[in-house]
Amino acid sequence: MAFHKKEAFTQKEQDLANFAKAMSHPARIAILKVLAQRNECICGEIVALLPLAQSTVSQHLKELKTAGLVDGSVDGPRSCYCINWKAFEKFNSEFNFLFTNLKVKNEKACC
Amino acid sequence: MAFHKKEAFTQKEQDLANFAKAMSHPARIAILKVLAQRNECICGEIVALLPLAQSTVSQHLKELKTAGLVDGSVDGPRSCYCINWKAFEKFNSEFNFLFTNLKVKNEKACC
DNA sequence: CTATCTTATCGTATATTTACGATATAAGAT
DNA sequence: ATCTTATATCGTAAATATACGATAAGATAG
Repeated sequence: MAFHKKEAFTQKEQDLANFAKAMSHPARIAILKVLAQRNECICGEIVALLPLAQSTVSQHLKELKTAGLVDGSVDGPRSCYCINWKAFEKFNSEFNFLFTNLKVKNEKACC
Repeated sequence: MAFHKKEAFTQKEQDLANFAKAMSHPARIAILKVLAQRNECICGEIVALLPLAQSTVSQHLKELKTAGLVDGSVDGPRSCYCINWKAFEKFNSEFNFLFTNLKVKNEKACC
């Protein structure tokens, strides 16, 4: 009954899993969409657009920030968030590397 | 104190989130890697390769199957799993659509 | 300084995930 | 028919995630 056995896997596997986990909730997908579409990455607007309480949105933003997918900066009394495209690109390419390459090898060598 | 508010989001957002959730654990990433690398998608071998109990691996495989990322077929006393490349490709392209396109628009129009 | 507005954090309830051992199931071997 | 062998499922404990209201913290306005 030991839990959280994630350390037993490689760092890359953990990194990819963390990336996926950050995107594993529709609210966070929606937040990323908003951030990507707007020129100004305002925080309060996200709350207004989502069917969630302000504290919940704040929590989701924190998770995205912790995962490195989003950067945040303070602008007076409000907070400004934006997508960290560099990190996103890195994850996306690792993701593609992991599968697209392997796919070519043996797409149909299966049961 | 209502939970599980995921239905409040679009179907696409939920689909992408489910896809991400399926990949949000390093064990499942590792399983997918094994499935992608081997010509034969044997089940017992996965158990031997992972630092997890057989029942736990079986549970992870079930989640991957439920998410549609993996297909399973019975082969006598053993089970055979393989990656559902079609589903995977679909998710990957939706994923790329969501971000790569938007990225071009406003990569640096941020705080 | 006080009021207000914006966001973050705390506390908390419930749901879900993760993990294991034990057991069931189903096929092949003896 | 019985014994392995392989896998799935059940039961269960602990960790983590989700959500909200309440409250704190920090900045600007008056």
